[in-house]
Amino acid sequence: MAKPVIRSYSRYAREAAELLGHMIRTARTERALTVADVAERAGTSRGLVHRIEKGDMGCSIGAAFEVAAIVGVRLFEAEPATLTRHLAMSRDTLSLLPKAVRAGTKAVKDDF
Amino acid sequence: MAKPVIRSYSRYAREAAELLGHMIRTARTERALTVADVAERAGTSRGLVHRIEKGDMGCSIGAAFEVAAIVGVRLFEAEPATLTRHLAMSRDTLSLLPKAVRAGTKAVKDDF
DNA sequence: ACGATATGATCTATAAATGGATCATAAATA
DNA sequence: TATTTATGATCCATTTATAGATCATATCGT
Repeated sequence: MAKPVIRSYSRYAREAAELLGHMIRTARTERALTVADVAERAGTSRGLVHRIEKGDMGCSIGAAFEVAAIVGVRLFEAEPATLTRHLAMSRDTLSLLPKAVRAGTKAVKDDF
Repeated sequence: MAKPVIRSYSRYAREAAELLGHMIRTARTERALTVADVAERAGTSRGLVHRIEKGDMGCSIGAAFEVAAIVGVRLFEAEPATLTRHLAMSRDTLSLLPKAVRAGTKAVKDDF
């Protein structure tokens, strides 16, 4: 009884996915790798890599990020070591935040 | 006859997903939004938002990016307008690249 | 221009993600 | 501390993503 997945995406989300796909394709091409090459390295199929490069919203974030890593796209503009460090910091930050949010603050804060 | 999805992810990909999840949770908490609130706004379920915040590799990139957009996480460190501009540029860049890669270059270029 | 090959698309069966409900626990506020 | 509520986890039914094969076309190298 699962509802169909998200029907409408925000423009921001759609463009972000498309941009990621473009970055992957650009990086792959620069490295002279074929779609099939990348797919094999990632342990996925040619079709999936293709969909990722098109910015398909349905593909898994794991597959997309893995392919990005393989062709050398820097996620969050961070090198591997940097990313690891940022992650460590974010873990600390999280531990300082409240573990649960009280909905009482009904004044929705979407002023960003 | 589909092979089980990618069995092993690279550390980089895994950490990127986890970091994104952390950023989402941090942003959500700062805006005093409940998991249920965000799920409703995204048109998804509470469980999915939860998995996204944990950095689950299996959730769709569409859902993850949508939730990120809702809580105000900047993907690729870009504001909406900036992202749109970058995307436009990337489209041009892509049109300049070769449309197909010749595997002949068997000297794999993974020196990055 | 020709031949070889990468890309893009479509189809089917299967694996996996998701929604929705439910339960237990943790955590926030009065 | 008590009470209320958010969170985290699990289960099942259903939708959806994915692999793999195949075909048509575009594109590259010669």
